[in-house]
Amino acid sequence: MEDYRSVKLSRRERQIMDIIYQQGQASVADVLENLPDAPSYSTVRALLRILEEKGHLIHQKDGPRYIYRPTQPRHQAGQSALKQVVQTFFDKSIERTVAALVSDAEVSDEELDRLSRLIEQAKKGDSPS
Amino acid sequence: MEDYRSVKLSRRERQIMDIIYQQGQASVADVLENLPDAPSYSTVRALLRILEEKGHLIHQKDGPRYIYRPTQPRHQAGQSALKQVVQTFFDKSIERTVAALVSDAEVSDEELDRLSRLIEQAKKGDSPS
DNA sequence: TCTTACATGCTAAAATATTAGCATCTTATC
DNA sequence: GATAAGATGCTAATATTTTAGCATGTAAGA
Repeated sequence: MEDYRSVKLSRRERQIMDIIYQQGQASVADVLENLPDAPSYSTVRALLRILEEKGHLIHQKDGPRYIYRPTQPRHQAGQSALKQVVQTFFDKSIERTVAALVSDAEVSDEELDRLSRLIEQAKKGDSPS
Repeated sequence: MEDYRSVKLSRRERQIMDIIYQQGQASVADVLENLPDAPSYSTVRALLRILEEKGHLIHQKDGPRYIYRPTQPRHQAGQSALKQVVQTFFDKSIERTVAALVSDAEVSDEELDRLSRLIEQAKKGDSPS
């Protein structure tokens, strides 16, 4: 399970993958709108084609245009990306990572409650001794 | 607070930044050891120089060799990286992100307990109404 | 059906990233 | 201090990425 960001992707390719993962799917126009320092339409199409050749995307027709989707499921790519961040910045510690997440100051008490419940569930559900 | 990964960095540059953040600091040899598909010594030095020119690294002498460190503090870069992952793969939801973290199956009950306490603390400490 | 708007297919130029090599400097040891 | 080991400084070649342009196809409305 390799993070697509650690894979041999160029800067633009990675930017595009991010956009498509964020949106779930995207047309050329969608990508273009969200791409920083947006290049031309042709450029985006070329990059999408390359990403498809590399196996990271697939497209299907939606009326006259192509809609691109990731081949690797979002949750899976998310797990990988997360793992990489945990390893790079938080010494592989989930605890430190969560600490960073909840220290963001914009986390409401309701959300913290939901997190508590989430963790309680994990205790029960996972690996019963 | 920009994630250095969304910044205009090339693939190799990003790989090197990851290594240096993971280790805290690194010599040319350290980077070379940890770089996938390792190129030559010269190459790594060139990339480190570029990263320094761009302002992402600084070096100091340690005996005969250079030791490179990130200019942006690790915790800060970690926050940014995390934020970007949360946005890209988890719909900006901290809850979903934590759910992904604790669903990794390798999280012990002790660690889950520590997480519980962490969140309790966040409830008290943060934004007292 | 025609035509217009807008899509893709393909090719090639330009910019950037990646790489290696040689000259030079520095540290430690004899 | 002389020398060997190993470091950096700099420059240039190569590979890859990024980009745009032109030709062509397709769907929808007049």
